[in-house]
Amino acid sequence: MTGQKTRNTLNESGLRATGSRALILDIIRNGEGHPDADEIYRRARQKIPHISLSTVYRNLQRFKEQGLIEEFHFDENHHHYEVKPSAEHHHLVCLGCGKVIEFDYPLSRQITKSVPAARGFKVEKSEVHLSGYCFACQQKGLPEAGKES
Amino acid sequence: MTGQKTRNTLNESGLRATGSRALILDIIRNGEGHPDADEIYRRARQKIPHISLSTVYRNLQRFKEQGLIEEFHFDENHHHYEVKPSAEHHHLVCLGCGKVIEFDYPLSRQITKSVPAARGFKVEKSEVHLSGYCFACQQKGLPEAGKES
DNA sequence: CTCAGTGCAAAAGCTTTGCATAATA
DNA sequence: TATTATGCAAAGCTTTTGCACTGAG
Repeated sequence: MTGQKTRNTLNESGLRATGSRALILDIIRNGEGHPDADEIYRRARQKIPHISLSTVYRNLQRFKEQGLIEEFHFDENHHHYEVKPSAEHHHLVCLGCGKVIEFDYPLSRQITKSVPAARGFKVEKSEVHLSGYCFACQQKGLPEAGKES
Repeated sequence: MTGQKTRNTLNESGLRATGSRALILDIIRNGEGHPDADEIYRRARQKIPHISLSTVYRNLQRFKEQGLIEEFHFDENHHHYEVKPSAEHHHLVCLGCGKVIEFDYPLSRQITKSVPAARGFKVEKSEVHLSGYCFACQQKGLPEAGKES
């Protein structure tokens, strides 16, 4: 349906509420997980088959500028997106099953409080990327789960 | 000089100690800052003008595999490297002057201790990227230094 | 009607790979 | 000598951009 709420958000941000644009934002807002551009593109084509990848990229850019979404770097090669969270939160990625655990943690406050070198620093953006093995994957006894490399 | 120490490190890691390889590792070990592949390439060419960018990339890859260096993602588009640190440490990047402040912080312990969702998680790698404005840049009164976006 | 948004295709970055040559152990 | 490493050029992937067309306001 490309909800009316989404169209309102767009108008409030000064962006024209086109079908493609609303769909893309909807996918990030209401979809599962933390899709990357290509994943968004694939989901979007199910509703608008002629949508183009550049439209996806251009809109992700606009949404970022407007602060509607945030960009993350789970792996080295492409970007992932999610709606802008209200509290400072971060991600824990399981290397075994790929699951992403989100957790709240006031990292920037902790750092500027307890790290002398960071005193006086005004943090604008914080991104934490922890990876390892979740409890379940350790139980499954992946041979790699315990050793160094 | 492409120090003898570097050549030893390479041999101990089971890598042949070629001139290019030793030079690249030396640049990361003894050079300034957190160079990216291209910066390493440029510095390397001052000593070995015919060295190729693929050699740089291939060696960075090997060094990563051997745990000699670590890869970071300060900006979205390319990778930066540094020698593998002994203690868990992280980076604070100033958006005003580009300065990178390194600081020690036992983040993974903090997280697995204080975040319920992370309990039982075995952290293998942690990367923190904080960015904002250092005290000096705030003083310089960059108009952007104080506001949200 | 006007300007922002779109699709297509081409280009731009960064990184990887194939293959023949050169160098190490 | 048997591998491993290198250089060069070409390919690969993600992301960006130019241009003419379409659609929202």
